Amino acid sequence: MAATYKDIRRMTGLSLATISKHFNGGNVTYANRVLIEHAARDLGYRVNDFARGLRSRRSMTLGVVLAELNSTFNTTIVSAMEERLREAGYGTIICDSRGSSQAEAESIRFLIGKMVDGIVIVPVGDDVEGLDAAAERGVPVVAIDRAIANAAVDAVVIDNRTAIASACELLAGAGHTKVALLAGPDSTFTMRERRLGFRQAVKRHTGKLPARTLTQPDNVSIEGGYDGFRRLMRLATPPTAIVCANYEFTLGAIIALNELGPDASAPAIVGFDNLDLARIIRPRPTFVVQPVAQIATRAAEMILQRVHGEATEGPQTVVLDTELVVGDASTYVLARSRS
Amino acid sequence: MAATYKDIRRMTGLSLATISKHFNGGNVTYANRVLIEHAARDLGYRVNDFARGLRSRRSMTLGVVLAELNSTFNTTIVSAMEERLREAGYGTIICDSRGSSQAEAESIRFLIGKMVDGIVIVPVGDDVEGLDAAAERGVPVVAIDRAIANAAVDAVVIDNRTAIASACELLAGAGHTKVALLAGPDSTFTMRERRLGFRQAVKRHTGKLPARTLTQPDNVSIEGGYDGFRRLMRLATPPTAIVCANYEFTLGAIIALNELGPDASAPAIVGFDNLDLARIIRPRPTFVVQPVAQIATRAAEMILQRVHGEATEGPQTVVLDTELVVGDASTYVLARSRS
DNA sequence: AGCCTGAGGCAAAACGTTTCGCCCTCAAGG
DNA sequence: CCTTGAGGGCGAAACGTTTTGCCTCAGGCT
Repeated sequence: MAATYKDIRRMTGLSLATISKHFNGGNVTYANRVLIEHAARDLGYRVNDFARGLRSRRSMTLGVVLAELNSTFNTTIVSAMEERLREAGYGTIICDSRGSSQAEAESIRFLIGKMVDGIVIVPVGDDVEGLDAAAERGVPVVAIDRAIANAAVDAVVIDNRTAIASACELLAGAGHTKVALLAGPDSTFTMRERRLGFRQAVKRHTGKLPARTLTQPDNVSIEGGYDGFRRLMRLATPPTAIVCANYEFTLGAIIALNELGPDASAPAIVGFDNLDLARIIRPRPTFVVQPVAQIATRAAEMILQRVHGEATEGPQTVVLDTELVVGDASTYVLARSRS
Repeated sequence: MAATYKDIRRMTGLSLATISKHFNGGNVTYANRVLIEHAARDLGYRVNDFARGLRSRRSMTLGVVLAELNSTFNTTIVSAMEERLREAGYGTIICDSRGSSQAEAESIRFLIGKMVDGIVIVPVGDDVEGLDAAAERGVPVVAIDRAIANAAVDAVVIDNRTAIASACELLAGAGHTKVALLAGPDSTFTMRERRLGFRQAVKRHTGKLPARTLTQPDNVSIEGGYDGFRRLMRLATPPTAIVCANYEFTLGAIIALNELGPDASAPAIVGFDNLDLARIIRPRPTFVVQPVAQIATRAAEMILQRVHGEATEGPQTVVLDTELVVGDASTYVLARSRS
């Protein structure tokens, strides 16, 4: 049904080798190029990736494995990255781990089966299974957002410590007397780093800034944010400000905050990650914003370099800075200190 | 480097045919099965999908083409669908059209090159280019969210007319004296249908319910919603309620609404699509909610049936009902009628 | 005892590319 | 006029599977 080189040979009288050369940028006379191009158009020819991949062991395809597909942070990055990769001539296969390390391992197997030339991954947890198979086959891997503990691969991450620390500084400067971090378990790199940033900032204000960390059992649920907010507010001395360590917790905390209604003693909240949210809520809250475009670009460049064999040194880690987008003063300045 | 059947043959003394049979569920003696399994494990054997696909012309892989990857509506559906497909033994390749028909056509070509056994698509516009190639190769296609005008394929859509109409009914019943629809251009199926639903509902109340449709030039921008809201409110007699025809317009309209501040004459807003948003905003707004889980399941089933050749009739269209999640009364009951 | 059947196995021919080694021709340099 | 080398082309051998047609052998049936 589908046309092949043989059909083109029949129409042009050229050999398979010549036809192949034409499609791969080799030396072919202009007349023959035209001939082949014409025949290909007539036949609706499309190269068979399977045959090509089988023979050449390259697929011109990169794989992307996402811890969670349903997350603006991830999809924004992937969308930008795919555009860049397509320009470079690579197709992209996106896989969803749905927060499961097992699905993640399956995705990696799937991609290796598809002979991808490289993999970009937003890992579910600290350890990623199945990367040894990638290493064996010489498939380069770049991690995004989180470094990988059990494999030495390139990574593009943000400066999580400074991100959280700068949020704390803002709050301390705005007169807050007790800040809290609403975080997930230490099992992921991101959470450990953010917690560390929080501790560092708090330490810098020792004696002046009582602090408290509330750790939710799971890492990314809206409920965790909602519930955490309420538990913090039930403390004997509730925090005057809450820093949320990820997007979902931010969402949950804001829901809980709204339920309090207009209340002078409502805590300030610093959110994470989602600018849309920041734009829609009045008064505008303060947000830690990740440089998604940069993350995408750097990750794309890194994987392309590895795939092209241009980068031969050991694994590199790129650390990017976040931005603290300060919202309306009323949302972060402590009421008592304003008077 | 990678092990092949030949390596297994060397270890077991069996023929390639027998080994192939074993991996494809054919009849092989128990002793030989064990032998092969053992050798495969020792060698770290993984089947080469390229060779298999080249020969068998099946890839056990389905393609998903999304108009917009960065959209909760789309990713929620895909995430659920992928899970279902994986259970059925199929891998999934997700592609992002980034709202561009050209990228969409490229994605389809890409997928056909990868020999996918079927394609699920959320089309960018009314017409989709490249589907003829799928038809030629006998690759079944299922459209989601929007029907496709220039190709006869299966589709899973929602009842857009009733969705919008029921929102209007609610508003009319709540005493509103003028309703408006904030919509995009008629170039997409969804918009045409939603507009039609609006007109139908309005007609049912002729004389009693003045109405107005504001059409934004683009289809999915937050700015369109923001700007549309403001233009509607500048009318000589502004609407008392605004129905937003998609998620982005909802977002924009709510931003504009918030900027008005607490104002008794603020219009009611009925949003579209995003439950998270509905949960986070107080008082809770009213939302038209699509049955994402159902959409995912039905689409998965349809494409699997086609791929398995179980469904031989002409293209089917499944129409699912939306749900009108009514928010706090204060957000949709007309102030004047409350007194 | 002969016949038939079905299970299990085998060799070899695809599948559609890329690539290797070889050949021809033509032009430029000696 | 001969040599050299490069441009352009060719046939054929891979690549790792699946599949087809054929063979054998054991057991149950007449």
